[in-house]
Amino acid sequence: MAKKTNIAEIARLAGVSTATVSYVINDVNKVSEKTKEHVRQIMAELDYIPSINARSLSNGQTKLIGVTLPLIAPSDTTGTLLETNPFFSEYLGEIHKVIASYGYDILLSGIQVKGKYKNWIKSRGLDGIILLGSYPTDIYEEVKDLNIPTVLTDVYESYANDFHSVNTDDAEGSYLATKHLIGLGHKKIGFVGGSIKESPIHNNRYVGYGKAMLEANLKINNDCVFETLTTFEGGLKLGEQFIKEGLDLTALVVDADIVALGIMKACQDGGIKIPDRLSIVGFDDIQAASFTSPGLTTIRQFISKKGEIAANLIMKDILANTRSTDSKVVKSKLIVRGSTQKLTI
Amino acid sequence: MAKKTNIAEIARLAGVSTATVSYVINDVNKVSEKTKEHVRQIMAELDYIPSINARSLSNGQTKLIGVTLPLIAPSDTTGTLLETNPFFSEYLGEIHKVIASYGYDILLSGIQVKGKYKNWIKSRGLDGIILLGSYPTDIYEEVKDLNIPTVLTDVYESYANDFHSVNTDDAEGSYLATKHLIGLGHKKIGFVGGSIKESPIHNNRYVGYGKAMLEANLKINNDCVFETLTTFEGGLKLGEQFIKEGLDLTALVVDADIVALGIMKACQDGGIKIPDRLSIVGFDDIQAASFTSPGLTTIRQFISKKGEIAANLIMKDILANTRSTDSKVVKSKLIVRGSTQKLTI
DNA sequence: CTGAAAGCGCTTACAG
DNA sequence: CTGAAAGCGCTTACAG
Repeated sequence: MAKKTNIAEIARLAGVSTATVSYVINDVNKVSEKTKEHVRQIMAELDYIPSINARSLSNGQTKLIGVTLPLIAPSDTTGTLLETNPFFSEYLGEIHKVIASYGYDILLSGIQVKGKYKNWIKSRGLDGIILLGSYPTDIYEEVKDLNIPTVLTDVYESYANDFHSVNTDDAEGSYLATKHLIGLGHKKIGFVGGSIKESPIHNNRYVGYGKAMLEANLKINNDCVFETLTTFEGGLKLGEQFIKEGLDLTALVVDADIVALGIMKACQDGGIKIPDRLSIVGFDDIQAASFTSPGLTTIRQFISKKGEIAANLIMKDILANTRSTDSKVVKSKLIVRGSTQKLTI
Repeated sequence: MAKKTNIAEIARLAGVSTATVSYVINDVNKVSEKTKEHVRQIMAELDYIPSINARSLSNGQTKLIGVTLPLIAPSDTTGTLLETNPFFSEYLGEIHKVIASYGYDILLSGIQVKGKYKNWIKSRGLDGIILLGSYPTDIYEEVKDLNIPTVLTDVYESYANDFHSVNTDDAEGSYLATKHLIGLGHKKIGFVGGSIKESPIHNNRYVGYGKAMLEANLKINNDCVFETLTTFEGGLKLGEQFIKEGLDLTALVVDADIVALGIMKACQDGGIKIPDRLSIVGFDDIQAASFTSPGLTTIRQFISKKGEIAANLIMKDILANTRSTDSKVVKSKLIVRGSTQKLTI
């Protein structure tokens, strides 16, 4: 690389001090228009671009936001990876759009080994971090120690109160899903979710289902609530079980599209017609939900909205140098496609 | 934030010079084991983490790899976004895995306004960049000026020769797809692709189809080659056209799963049975290809393999301080699912 | 094996 | 309105 031009060279060429050049770069209102113009011209001629790095060292801001995704999920867990997979780009894209407008960049990370996460953030001097999804509890303690602006996404655990958080109205979402089925005349409505006891997000979605059922005076039998892995395979397996053991339900509220699609495929391949024999509602509205025939009726999450909010929350704290703990909830919405229909019994 | 401890404080507490502390940090083999141990202990006690930023300033390496994605695609173009969408996380995840093992991080960027891209890279002092997908030509000229290790992914244009590049064997892939159909007895085999003249990647896939057809002495009529947008909607539209105008083909090679899925859905919804009336092969093996019923027979791209190769190419150049221009091709593979079957006419 | 000191490229009180 | 100079937190020849 050619010797990179620095602020000193610009100063020399412009016949001013480095301080003045710096003022021009930062548009500090202390320099005469004339000098400004002159310095700018020299900078342009030399194609000079200031080093953010050097700037960080003196002013303490890296203009870097860490975004942590469950990128490298240990394959033996809940399948967080798959679950959030379809959302990555949309979420990232929106965050990027917002923070880029402030001159900030995204530094990406997967989830790190215990203890390493905090060190990583310190070593990079991140100005703020946005986490997508849930992580082991120690992570949050590490992050808290750091005391930098932090936004959590889709976290319901109590420690979410220590940070900004952005969530979907999960309970309301599956409430809507269930009401939709009830409105179609269904009474025997089952629920399929990830580990309801262990995962607050699944639990919330379950609660919405329960609420709608109770309101309609419908019974929730124990044998119509199913737990699966939140993966396509999890859905497949459950669907195959339905085929084998028969099914006493006419409709199903499934708390993730990816699982709903698995169930649907197994049913279709095995002879349970959808929606004739079984109506299904999913949750998320991933792309693939509109690819199948019939399309999957589902609850749409507004991912890009969440990304936008997360980014704005963090920028607000960074710019004002505050540490607030707002909690934002993004409304979901019922999207009706072909996988649900009126009960015709 | 508490006053951050720096190298000087460690040095003072350890009773050595900052140089010695630095040697310990970098494991430079000039310090006695005893001193090393002592310094390390002090560092651990104070929970000291060196600032990569400060280090960068003196040694010129930021340990940052820029990964550029068509994140914020202008919605009026080819639909690059949708096309590559499903691959983002897999590709990113693999790159991250490799470079993290070297202590490097990913700095994410969408595609920037003309002229800004180069400035961005300079201002951040990136050690290398990996681009996914195609961009306007000027981008490559900007990048070339920078003279830093660069890897292009899925680019066939001639300027790819100036950089490292990683591709799928696109032509071979659709050759395999077409051979598969021929092997099943099909003769009237159509091709569906994105803009074949304008996009080299689509063109390559078309060529593979043509080769297989020629080898089998099958005719390629003009009216059995279709151009669409590389989106689900593009596929839908084409499928609806088949429904309306009838279809003189028994099989279709489609150069992107997302389009194939659209065609499939339109056909299924409109009464063209798949695979009974029409066999379809896609390309990519996106997740959703296995979600439908029947599943989509397709050509699998090994995205994570590509990511791994891209990351290794860039790390090699960075570590050796070289600027080579390797061109790697990753083999694709036929995955047979339910959307293709023997011709039964 | 260890240290004093210059340097990386900026910013920012402070003085004038 | 402009400049001299210290400082941000490291690294790295160079000397010893």
